[in-house]
Amino acid sequence: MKTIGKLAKELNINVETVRFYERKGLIVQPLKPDSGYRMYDNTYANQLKFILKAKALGFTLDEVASLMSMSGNCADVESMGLQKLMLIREKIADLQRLEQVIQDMTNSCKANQDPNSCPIINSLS
Amino acid sequence: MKTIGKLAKELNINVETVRFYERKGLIVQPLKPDSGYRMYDNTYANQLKFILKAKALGFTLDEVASLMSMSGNCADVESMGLQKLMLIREKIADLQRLEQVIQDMTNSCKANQDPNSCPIINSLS
DNA sequence: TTAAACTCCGTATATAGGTACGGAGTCAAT
DNA sequence: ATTGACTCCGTACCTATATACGGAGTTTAA
Repeated sequence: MKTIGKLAKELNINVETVRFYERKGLIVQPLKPDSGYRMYDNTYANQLKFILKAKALGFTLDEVASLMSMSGNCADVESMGLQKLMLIREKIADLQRLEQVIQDMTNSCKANQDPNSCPIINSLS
Repeated sequence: MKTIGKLAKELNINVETVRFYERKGLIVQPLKPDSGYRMYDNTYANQLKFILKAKALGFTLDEVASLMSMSGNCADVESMGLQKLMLIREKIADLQRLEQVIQDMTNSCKANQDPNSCPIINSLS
C-alpha cells in the first residue's frame, strides 16, 4: 500500500494526473484510512499502466474507459482496434499528401533565383 | 467594400473567426466609417484566403503570422517549409509504427479462439 | 518536538482554435 | 416608419488532457 505520491513517482506521472483520472472515472477512489490519504495497492498500479499504454497507442481517455469496461470481450476490443487503425491510416494518407505538397513547394524555392519573390508565398496568395 | 458578414460568407467562415484572427493580429482591423461597421476590400479577402490555405497545409496560426511577416523572403519561407516537412515526416513515422502495433494486435484477436480472453487487453495489462 | 514533506479539496490556468451569448446600436427593405 | 437582419463589444464557453495554486490538515524524520 502506497500513497498517491509514491504511486505517481513509480509510474513517472503527476499526482494531479492520478486524481484527474479518478475524477474522469478511469480508476475508482481507493480506500482512505483515518488520515484521509488515498492508499493504493498494486492493482491500481496495473490499471494505471494499462491506461498509460493504451494512451501511448493513441486511444483517448474516453476510449481507454471503454476498453477497460469491455472486460476482455475480444470482439468488441478488436472492433475498437480496427476503428483506430482506420483513423490512423487516414491520418497517414493525409500527412503524405501534405508532405508532397510542401516538398514541391520547398523544391521550387530551391530552384528560385529571385530571393525577394517566394514560390511558396506566391502559391498561397 | 463589404461588411464582415458578406466577407465571411464569401470565404465560408464564421464572422467570429474573422474577429478572432483580428484579435490574434493576423489581419488588421479595417477602417470603420460612421456606422462603426468594419468595411473590407479585396486585399482582406486575399489575406484571409492565404491564412486559410496555409492553415490547411498544417501551419499553426502563429506560423501563418510568421509567414505573412516574412514579406516574401524566400530563404526564410523555405526554411519554415522544411521544418514543417520534417515534423510531418516524424508524425508519419510515428503513426506507421502505431499502425503496425495495432494491426498485430487486431490480427491476434482474429486468431484468438477464446472470446472471453482478449490478446489486446492482455498485451496492455 | 518541530520542521519539512506530503496530502486533502476545489478551483483556476494552460494550449489551440475557435464558437456562443447578450444587449445595444445600425442598416435595408417594405 | 417599422421590422428583421446585421454588427458592435466584451466575455464566457468549448474540447482534451492535464498542471498549478492555496490554505488546511497529516505524516515522517532528525
